[in-house]
This record gives sequence, structure tokens and C-alpha cells, in this order.
Amino acid sequence: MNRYDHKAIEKKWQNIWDEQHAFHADDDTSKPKYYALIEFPYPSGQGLHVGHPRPYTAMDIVSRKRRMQGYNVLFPMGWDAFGLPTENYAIKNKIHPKTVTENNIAHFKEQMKSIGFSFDWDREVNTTDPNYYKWTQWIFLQMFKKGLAYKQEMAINWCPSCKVGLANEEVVDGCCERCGTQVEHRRKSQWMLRITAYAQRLIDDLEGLDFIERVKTQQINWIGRSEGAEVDFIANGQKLRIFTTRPDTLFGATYMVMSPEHPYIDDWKDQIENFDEIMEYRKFAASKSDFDRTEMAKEKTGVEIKGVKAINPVTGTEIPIWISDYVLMTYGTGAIMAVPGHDTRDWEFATKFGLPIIEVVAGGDITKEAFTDIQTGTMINSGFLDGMSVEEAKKAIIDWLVEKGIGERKVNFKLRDWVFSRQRYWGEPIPLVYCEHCGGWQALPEESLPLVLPEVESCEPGPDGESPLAAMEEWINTTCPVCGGPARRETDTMPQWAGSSWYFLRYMDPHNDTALASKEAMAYWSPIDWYNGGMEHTTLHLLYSRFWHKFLYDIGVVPTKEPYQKRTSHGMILGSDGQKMSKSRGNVVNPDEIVDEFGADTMRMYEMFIGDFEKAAPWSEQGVKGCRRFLERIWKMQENVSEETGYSKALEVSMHRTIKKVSQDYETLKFNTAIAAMMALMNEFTAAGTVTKDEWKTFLILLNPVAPHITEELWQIAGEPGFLFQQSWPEYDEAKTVEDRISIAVQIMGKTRGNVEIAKEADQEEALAAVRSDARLNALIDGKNIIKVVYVPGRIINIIAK
RNA sequence: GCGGUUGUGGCGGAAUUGGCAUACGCGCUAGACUAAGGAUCUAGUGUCCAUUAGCGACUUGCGGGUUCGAGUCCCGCCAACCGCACCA
Repeated sequence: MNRYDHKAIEKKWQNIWDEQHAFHADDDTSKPKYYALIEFPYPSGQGLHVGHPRPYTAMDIVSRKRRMQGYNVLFPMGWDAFGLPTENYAIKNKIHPKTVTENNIAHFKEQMKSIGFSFDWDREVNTTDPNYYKWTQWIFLQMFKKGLAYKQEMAINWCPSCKVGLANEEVVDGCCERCGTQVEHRRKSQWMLRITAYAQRLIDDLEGLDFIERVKTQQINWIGRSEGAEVDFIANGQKLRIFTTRPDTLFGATYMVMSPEHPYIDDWKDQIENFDEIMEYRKFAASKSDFDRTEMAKEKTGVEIKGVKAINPVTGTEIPIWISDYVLMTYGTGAIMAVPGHDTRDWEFATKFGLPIIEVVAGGDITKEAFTDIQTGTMINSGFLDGMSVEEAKKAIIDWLVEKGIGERKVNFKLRDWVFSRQRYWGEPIPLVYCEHCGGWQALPEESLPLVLPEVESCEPGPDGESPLAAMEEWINTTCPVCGGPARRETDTMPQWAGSSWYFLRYMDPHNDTALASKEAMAYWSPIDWYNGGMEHTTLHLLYSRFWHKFLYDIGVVPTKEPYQKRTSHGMILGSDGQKMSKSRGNVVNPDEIVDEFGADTMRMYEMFIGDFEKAAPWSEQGVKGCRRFLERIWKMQENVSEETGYSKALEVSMHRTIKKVSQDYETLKFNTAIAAMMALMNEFTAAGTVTKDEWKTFLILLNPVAPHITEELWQIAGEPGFLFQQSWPEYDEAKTVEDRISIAVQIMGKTRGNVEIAKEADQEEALAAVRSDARLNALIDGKNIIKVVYVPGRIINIIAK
């Protein structure tokens, strides 16, 4: 027996798989299909991180198992390669981002190959490839044509020193990450995608999908549907519309609050007595993010608008109008009615500024805090609503508002439209031109796609924060596709999210140049059977891609309403100090070193054994060694395989039980317990001293998805024909998963006092008899009156005796 | 703050979903083999008490409750982690 030389073995099998295109998915419609997907990575300069292989190995296990179960499996890989870090790296090192991307991809690919994933490399996609982003642009154009893409003024983070727009991530404590300058908000006209038009469907269609619950609830909460009403107040003689979820409390509205950005403020400039103060506050609010502005714990700030008043439409009372940063222009109507008696934020605000608080729902003590309970309260001080429950009052007031023509029922969503413009180079060009003559934005003809990203000398943004493309006059100046006159190209690019919103469709038919994928390929492969990814993508990528897919469904491009049938999520791998791995903490583990020293199979196994797949787990070098030891013991076991066939009597139950356990655990993300079960079986093999050929073969097949190289090698050494990865998944016999005689726990008065061995199908009488025949246990109940016996077959017998 | 989640030995974690808490692995202790062991094998290993011995007591973040029986269900606390819309 040779020693276990992981390097030679792994290289050997990886080459064989490559040469044979062993994991290529045919469009073979005679077999049932299985589409397993993991989120394609952003190929960063740091290379693969030990966190990446965790989900990849998990879905690789599922894919390898499915192939053995007779499925035609699509398990693809690609690159989500546009984005900010590449561009910043390119600027800093004066290398073209395309070159940076190519290098990073080559590195990632080599690393992935060394881990032995069964990806179908013939279907690799790359979002920065013009043949790919041609279709990203095509989808955008369809959205534009359907009115789902529109331009709007939006605030962006602006570093006045670097003269560049910043991503939220590049803003640390309100300052620029690179130079530390205080970040300002600038308004800029941006392309937006109307995801809000799909808000209700994005909630409704979750039903029937096999997504883990926390993903569903997180998406539902993010979309944030709330039912309420819009009501017109009269402010400074004109209608000022507000949204409220508590129209029942209208009688308690003692003042109004507007967002500092509300356009009425400018309209009222001449009436407002303290306009300068208002403008100052607006500037102050603009320096903060929405996140900071809405933070509950912070001290409330605000300014009263002097010189203008509002009228409460139900009481006719004149009330003051304030501005405050906690009211956002992006939610509702940008103005609220404040009911300090029954809203926590309003209560704090009113208390701080000495505004009146009126109780309109009885049941709490509004001198101490706002009473917000909607179940138990009764309406008071509310005219015709008095005596009603909150629920009844909501209906009654909305009917009243509708009748008077000053309000209506309204459903609002927290979800906001998607800011789709970036003033950056390394992204898909937006295929639109602006034509003065035609008076607006015009779509490029579809035949002219892709609109290729022009070569630039430098991808640094322009002096006013415009896209680097804005400096390319030759490229910008073009002709209008409608009138043929002069027109200018859009210089903003798309965000990285664009390419990742439909990549799973491209895998179905990656080389098609007449459609994003053929109808046949999509009909066969849709939907994705299992998509695993990080929880951090739940409310952005996962939601964005569902939105795009629904749009494509509406225009008849894709065959299903939803892209993903099943969604699961993995936990993060932390550094050995329990902290998130990061260069600055110095706790990053490089997978190459693990593969080199211990082997890919060891690393794959350790990443699956490290803990609950869905939870974060800290890396441990000792744990890696433990897995390596297990593989060494398996390697040695090859010497103890007999010529006998079938399962031996001594191991029969364990074999069936382990097949059952491992088969189930691979389906339910319990990879750690599947491996534990195989370790336990291996311990039994060791204790038995020898195993039959069939026991060995079954064991190798079960382990193959986790450790594909060593098992394939051992299969060959055992002289078995064919490749291991082409074998059939083993079956088990349920009846043979339990011993004939089993041990059950005996409790007396609820305390565990011992065990008795009984037949597996024994009834309560027999179980009790067994307890009686055990002298020690019997002594505890002898002479006592048995009041109650609880017998759970196969588990426990509990005897209550006095 | 809002939303999502987690809390079990020295460590990673397991527990058929209300039924023998601590499977499996790591670490540790002792022994074997050895020139050597940071290799391998064997045995032991929750805490406390007792030790000629156990039918002993306690234990799943903290405090209550339901139940024959609670890590699991209910109520109230505490702590930690993830996301928050231009990172991917």
C-alpha cells in the first residue's frame, strides 16, 4: 500500500475529469433535469477565501449525489466581474480594469479547479464579456420601453476633496473612507428601475416557494407593505397630502412634520418667516444618511416653519408645521400628521418641543409614553369615532374621508425604486442616447447591441463626479436612432447588480447569440431547483433578480414566474479568533495552503464538518487535522477489504442506517452529521477488523460527494469497473435500520433510573415486565401503587408510582 | 433604531422535533510502540461530592411557567452576530 499522497491523487483525477468533460450537462431531455446553483463570485484581487468553498462544496455534494441518482445535472460557475473594487484597484495601479478582471478570474478558476468542484466549465459566463452584457443591455431596453426605467433626482454621497461620488460602503462615520473628508450629499439625476411596481407580486409569489423561512420574512419585511390612508390637510391654503397607518387617530393630530426636502417649502418661501433657519436645517439633514436620520435612539431635532399653519381636516383646528429629518421624502408623501399620544417618535418629538399631546385612544397613560396598542384601545375625544375599537375607527374614518373627498385608503411599501446609475467606468454602458430634437431619451436599436464599453486611458471620474465616459467626446457624440440628428450618449453605467440579475438564465444556453437563451433550453432547465447563497443577498440580489425574472415573464421571455424553486443559505466562516476574516485583522486563511498541505478532500470535508451549515463557524487548524486523520484511516482500510460480498450480519444494521442518514442529511444541509455518521461507521469498520467488498463500495459512494478524489482512487485500487462518480446511489431497507432488540430508558417519577433491553416491537406490558425483572429497577417501584405509565415505544418508559 | 438570527462541556458542535443532554470531531490525561514523537494505536474525559463504593446531587445565557417528562413549548429579561438600499 502506498501512502496517501493527496497531491498526486487529486491532480490525477482532476485531469481525468477535465479531459472527459465529466460534469458537462447535455440538453438531454430524456433524463430528469436538476439545476443546482450557487452565487457566482466577484473575482476580487485577494483570490478565493475559505468562505467561498463552503457553499460551493455543499452544492457540489448535492450535484454529485443527483448525478448518481440518475439526473441530468446543471451545476455551473461564472464571474460577476463588474464593480467598484476592480475599478479602484485599476485606478490605483494604472492597469486597465479588463486586465485586472482577467487576471483575477484566471486565479479564481485555478483555485476552484484545485478543489475539485464538479462545475460544468463549458458553460462558464462572465458579466463583463460583451456577448454577455449585450443581453443585460437588452433587458434594460425592454424595461425602458415598458416605462420601468426612468430618470429622477437622487442624493448621492459626494467627497468634495476626492471629487468623486461614493458608495455607502466608502462612507465611514459620515466621512470619505480614503481621505477622511466630511461627505456631502449632492443631488444628481439618476436612472431608476421601478421595482415598486412589482412589490405586491414579490410578496404574493413567495407563497409556494421552498425558501427557508427567514429569507421569506426578511424579504416581506423589506418590501414592508403597510395599509393605511392618505389624507389631505390644508397647509398655507393648499392641499398637503400625508400618509398614515393610523387614520383612526386623526383627531389626535396636533401638528404636522414635513421632510426638510419637501418641495412645498420652496414654494412657500415668501410666507415663511424663518426661511434661513429652515435652509440651515435642510443642509444639516442633507449631511446625514437615511439610516442616521431614522435612528430611534437619537435625540429628535427639528424646526418649526413660522408663518404658515395647517388645518386638521377633521377638527378644523389650526396646527403648526415642523420640519424634521426623521421624515423622509422617499417614503409615503414626505409629510406626516403627528399624533404624539399614539406614536412613539411623535411623542418624543412633542415632549422635547412642548407640543400638545391629546389622548384619542383610551387604555394607556400618555403622560408617561405613547399608547400604541391597537388591540385593546377604545376611541375617545374623537367625535363620531368615540367608543369604537381602533379597527372599527379605521374603517369609519376612511369612509368619512372618501365621502368628503379628502382622503383614501392606501397601501404603502417601504421598498424603494432601484437606483440604477453609477458614475463609474467598470459597468455596462446604458444603451440610451439623448436627442434634443426628439425631446428625450431614445433607446438604441436592439441590433446595435452590445454597446461596447469604450477604451479609456484613465477610468478616474471627472472633476464634477461624472462618469469617466463623460470625457470621451467622440464616443458620446452620436446620432439619434429615431431622427438621425445629433444626440449624446448616456455616460452613466449600470450597477454590478445588473449582470447578476439574470445570469442563471445564461447558464442554460451560454453561447446563444440570437437570444439571452433559447426557449427550449429555458423550458427544459427552468426553474432553478436549488439556489444556495448568503443571507446578506436576501434583500438585494435575490429580490432584484426575482424582479427582473418577473418582468421577463411578463414580456414572454421566460417560462416561469419565479426563477428559484428552493433557496437556502450558509453561515459565514470566521477567523480562528471568532471574528470576521479580514486582512486588517490578520485572520484570513488561504485555501491554497490548506489544499497544498492537507489536500482538497480534507478541506472540503472540514468545511462541511465545521458546524451547522446555516450558522457561522470559526476556522480551526486542529479541526482540519481531524478530518485529514479520518481520510488517513479510510486510506488504510483498503487493506482490510475481504473478497466477500453482501453486508455482514454484524454491520448490516449500521450499513442501512448510515445510508439512510447520509442520504437524508445531504438533502437537508446537515453535512456535519452526515460526516459524523460516516466516521461512526468507520469506527465500526475498525472494530470489526475487516469489511466486505459491498460494505466498502457503499462506503466509498456515500463519501464520494464530500471527498471525490480519494474515493475515486480507492475505487480504482479496489479493482472496480468504471468510475465511481458514475455509480448509482445506494438504497437502504427501512426494516433493516433498527436492531431486533433495543434498549429503552426507564424513568421512575420522571427521573432516569436505568435501561432495559426489549424487543423493538414490545408493547407496554412487555416493557413493564422487563422493568419488573430488573432487580434494581424493580426495587424502586416494588410495593408502590403505580398511578400512571407513559410508554413511548422505542424510546422511554416512565412509571409514576407512590 | 428597524428587520433577521443565535446562545448546550476546555473548543467546533449533536439531540429522530416534547422522550436516556453532551453523538461525531478537536483538545486534554494515562498507557503501548519508539532512538524520538508534534506519527500511530488503546483507554479515559460535563461539573460537584464521594472514592473499597454511587440506586448521589447539579447542568443546555438568566428568571418564571406548562407537562409524567422541557435544550426543545409559553411569558419576562440579558448578551452576541448579520443586513439596512452606491460593497459584492
